[in-house]
Amino acid sequence: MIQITFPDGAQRSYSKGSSAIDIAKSISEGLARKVLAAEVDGEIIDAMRPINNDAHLKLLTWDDKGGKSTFWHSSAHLLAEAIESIFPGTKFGIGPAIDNGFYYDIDLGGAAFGEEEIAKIEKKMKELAGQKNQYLRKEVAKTDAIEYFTQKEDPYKIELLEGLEDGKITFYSQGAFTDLCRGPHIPNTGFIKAIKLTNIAGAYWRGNEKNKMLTRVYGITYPSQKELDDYLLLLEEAKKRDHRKLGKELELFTFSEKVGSGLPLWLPKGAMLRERLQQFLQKAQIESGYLPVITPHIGSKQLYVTSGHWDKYGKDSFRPITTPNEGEEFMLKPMNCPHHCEIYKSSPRSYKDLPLRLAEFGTVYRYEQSGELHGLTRVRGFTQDDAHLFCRPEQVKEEFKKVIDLVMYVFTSLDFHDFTAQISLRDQEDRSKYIGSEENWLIAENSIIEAAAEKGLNTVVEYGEAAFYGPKLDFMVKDALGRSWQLGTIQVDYNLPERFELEYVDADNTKKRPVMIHRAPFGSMERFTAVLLEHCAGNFPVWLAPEQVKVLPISDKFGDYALEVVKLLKAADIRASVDDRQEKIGKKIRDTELMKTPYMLIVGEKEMNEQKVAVRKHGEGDQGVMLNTEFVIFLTNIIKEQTAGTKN
RNA sequence: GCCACUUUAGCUCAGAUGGUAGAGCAACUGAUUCGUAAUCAGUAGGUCAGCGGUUCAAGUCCGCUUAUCGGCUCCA
Repeated sequence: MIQITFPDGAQRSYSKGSSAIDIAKSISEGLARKVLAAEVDGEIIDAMRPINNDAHLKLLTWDDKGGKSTFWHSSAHLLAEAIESIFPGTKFGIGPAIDNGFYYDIDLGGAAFGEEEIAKIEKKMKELAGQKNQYLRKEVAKTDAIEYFTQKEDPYKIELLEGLEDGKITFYSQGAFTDLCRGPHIPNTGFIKAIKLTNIAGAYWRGNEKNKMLTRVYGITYPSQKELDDYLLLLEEAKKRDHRKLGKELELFTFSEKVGSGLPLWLPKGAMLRERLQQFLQKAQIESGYLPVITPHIGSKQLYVTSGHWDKYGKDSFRPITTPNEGEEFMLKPMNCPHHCEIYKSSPRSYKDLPLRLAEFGTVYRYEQSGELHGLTRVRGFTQDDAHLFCRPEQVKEEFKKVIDLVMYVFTSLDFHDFTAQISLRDQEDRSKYIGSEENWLIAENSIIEAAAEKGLNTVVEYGEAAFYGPKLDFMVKDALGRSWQLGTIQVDYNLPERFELEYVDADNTKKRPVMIHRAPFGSMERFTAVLLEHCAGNFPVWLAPEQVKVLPISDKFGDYALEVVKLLKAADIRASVDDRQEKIGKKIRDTELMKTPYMLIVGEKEMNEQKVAVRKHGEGDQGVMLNTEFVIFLTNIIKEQTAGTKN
């Protein structure tokens, strides 16, 4: 008999060799039907595998991350089986589960897949799933495994095998398909009820750009059609909210081939939105003791030689520009910190001056590979909401806490309530690649961990993810569709103070080196705008909306009154204009609704005579009539309320 | 940078198999002066992304380039 311990701590005895499915059956048949895999002492294995020793057992279902990934991994095998049956001779690379579904990399030997092939494969997968074929695990000797794939002429599998240790090699088969695989897998293909192949793309073999480009087929599967439909609906919604689409529709920004790719042009409405965001943050920063500074868009190449960036990124940057006569070289600034270091150095600093917080909405230029550009989220010219905090080592923790406060304040003000923080620390094995003293690193790493804990942040610690110059904390926010974005970042830096020889005079009259903290709550105005746009689907809160109110006269007889109302609104700092086109009111309302303007004021004879406005709210419709002065107070209050949490 | 798809009017898109371009919306003009998501009519607008090639003839076929898009790789 073996002793099985369940996650809730309960213990039960089973006969040796019972599988997770057997154990699930002893609890309930319904549960047994849902079990996809089992986590035994922390390791995920097939639900059908016999358990021979006392163990902690967690039954994994669709609701567990491990269950989902097992399900999708098995689906990848099903995809491969379908491809092999329709296109014999296809060579297979790897086929893992990913966050949303799975893929399989295949070599078609020069052929290409189109819609037709995809539809065929999908159909075949459904057919094979219906056969409820079991996923059978088999341990094989390395030589036999190599022999198998040599016969099959599958060079990629042989390459994978060469990197594996004999004695630990397993094959999984379902139906007519056998694959080299560590597993685990779901019991049989019958669990896979809904299948959708989503995408085809090229991908390098083993992710190396020197290797051959394989065809990657992406797909997603679910245990029910309903769940697949929900997912497809979500994809559709995401498409509707795509910031590139909304940016065009709402006239926020554009790109021009003539100006150059990756160089966004902010249109008036987009610029207004960005200004509002900037003012909002600027105000909060000034209240938190930041000092705004301004630096030029270029800097001597020497500056970046000093900072070390020339060495590290010089060849991947825009080439330096040179002066015509003297041949001096200048770089378009790829970052603001070296300039800020020089501001720090512009005057001797005392320990009493620290922390010194220099802030700048600094526009930087980076040469991004052409294939990387994407809407506003990946561009070649962008503005960081940058600041550098120069402080004494023992102030790092306190400063970190303050920055965390600021970042959380920014996020919640903009209606992002679901976020986690990733703490990136040094590689625990190899510390040679980091600069800065062990002592300082320990202070910084502990400061971050403690600061995050004291602020009650939901954190994940990643070892080996720290920058070479210091540990960092990145904020990941979830948007309204549940998608994760990396936004704000806080980074400790020992490198630049060293390289720029920054100093302060301490209380004991000795010169000391300050620590520098880089931080950007938005990350960049471009990227943040994109994320915000997708988060709120273009329906900005009134305080941010580029245009807050549109006044719609019923006919142009009431145009003058409409102008009067706009004047009243503008006097109260409300962004408003009149739709004075000779269109019917229905048309004006429709167009304004499509522009997602938060409020419409419809004015006709009745309103004009009584100094009133008929209020219509975007997405909600008629709100009734009120005095125009009343509306100004009404809206001003709403804006005040929306920014109440904010320091606006 | 690499692979695949795409590039037609301001926008969204039609234009089998080669025979010198079309719709809706937007714009402009006129009529209409209107009560909560599209008034009617007319006009104008395109060297079919650019360059080169094949052909009697290219939006259509073939190269190269630009940009977009989906991935890969990269991201101070």
